[in-house]
Amino acid sequence: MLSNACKYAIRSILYLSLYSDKTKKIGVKKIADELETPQPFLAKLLQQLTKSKLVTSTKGPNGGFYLSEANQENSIWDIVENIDGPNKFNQCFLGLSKCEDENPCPVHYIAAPFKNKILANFRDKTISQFSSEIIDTDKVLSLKDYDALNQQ
Amino acid sequence: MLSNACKYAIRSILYLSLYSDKTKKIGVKKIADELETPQPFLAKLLQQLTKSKLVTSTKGPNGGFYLSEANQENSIWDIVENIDGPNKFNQCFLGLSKCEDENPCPVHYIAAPFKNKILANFRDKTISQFSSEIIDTDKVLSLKDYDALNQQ
DNA sequence: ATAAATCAAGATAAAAATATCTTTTTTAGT
DNA sequence: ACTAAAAAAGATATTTTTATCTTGATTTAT
Repeated sequence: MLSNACKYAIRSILYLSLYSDKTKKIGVKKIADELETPQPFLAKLLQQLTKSKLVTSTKGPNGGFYLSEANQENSIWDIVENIDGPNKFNQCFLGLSKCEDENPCPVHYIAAPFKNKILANFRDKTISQFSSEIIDTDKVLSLKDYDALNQQ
Repeated sequence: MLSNACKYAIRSILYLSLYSDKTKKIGVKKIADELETPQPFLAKLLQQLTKSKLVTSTKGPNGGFYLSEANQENSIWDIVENIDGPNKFNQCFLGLSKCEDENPCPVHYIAAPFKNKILANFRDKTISQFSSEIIDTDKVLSLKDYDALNQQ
């Protein structure tokens, strides 16, 4: 459903939301390592996200990426729109050019509620709220993360 | 989620299930036309599906594709497995290498029920049953189809 | 000032998915 | 037998996605 790029982007931003701030920037290398994603690819991606004001970066020693207060106020949906485009969740599961209640594809009534639910989940919360929930409900962003937490 | 190829395959087979049989074969041209899919691409795909015994074909004049009785006993899931592989529905929505109840990604509990539901829907019915339901519940396989039905 | 760290930018590469084209084979009808 | 219709097979092309590499710019710390 989502492209790899978009998945990487979402996880990176959530990771930054959880572990970075203005005073604690994180480099591509570290992020790619933690999330187990290809490093140069992620670098390009973060570059794009920075240009799109979804993350913030600074160069030089001790530089890196972080989420500013403003960045934290965006939504996951903003990321999806930026990477995969705005139509990601209104495409028919079976590829019909128009699939709606009036002419539903065979799985329309299974797929549509899911798409609505995930869309609401992505759109109606800030990154900040989203990452709070991650902590509160013990979700994970990478296996590495999971393993690390369990070893403490 | 599903590749274009897989969507085309599912719709083609459902189309054949509804409109073809041993005595009424349908050519690629017609199918591609009805489903609004690229014709040579669909030809290749049907070739593969034929080799995989998911559809049946005969050459020569009045030849074409149809679903045999045996073909009708397959499931949609058999098509997905054949085209997109068997892991299509156990991949994490956010790309975690292992995303389960024990270490769930942030949207695991939204995505997992959907994946289970659609999997059950695809796996636990024959093509024949599936297409009966399409008729009974007024589902459509293409806009063309929809438009045509409504003009009658 | 200089060196080292780090992101930015742009070029390139590799892989996968999508799509097309050409030739061959088979078959039915005449 | 011959012709035309149709799928099969194999080669090729295009596009998109994913990934990498190289060079340049900026910043911090010394």
